[in-house]
Amino acid sequence: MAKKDSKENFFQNVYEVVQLIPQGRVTSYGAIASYLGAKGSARMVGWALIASHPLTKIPAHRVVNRNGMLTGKQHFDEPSAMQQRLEQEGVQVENDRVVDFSKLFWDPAQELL
DNA sequence: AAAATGACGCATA
DNA sequence: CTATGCGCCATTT
Repeated sequence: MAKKDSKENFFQNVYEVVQLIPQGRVTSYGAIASYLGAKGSARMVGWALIASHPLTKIPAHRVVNRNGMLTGKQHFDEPSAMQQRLEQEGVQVENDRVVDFSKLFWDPAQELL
């Protein structure tokens, strides 16, 4: 897998931010990437979550794409777990998409500032 | 080394 | 708002 340890820092950073996401809130990969300075590398954020999925306990279900779509639900133990978790926290999900995503959106650079 | 893949983002239709 | 195309960047083959 990861042979270089230089990016481990980036991964660790992603985990930290994701764990800071309050319940009933969601964020996007691009927002996290931008906050970490890796703007444009939103894909790498998703990669970090995959690598961290079975290892660390990260509320990855609170992390969706810019459109509010639960694109990563397939990577969970159970695809429905992501939507179920979000609804359980008060986030309404319709057709794999977060309802009022703009209102539930949680930006680290904005809230943590 | 080059091409293909992917939990994305933005522009355009 | 939804659908399609192109671009970004790191990892894998």
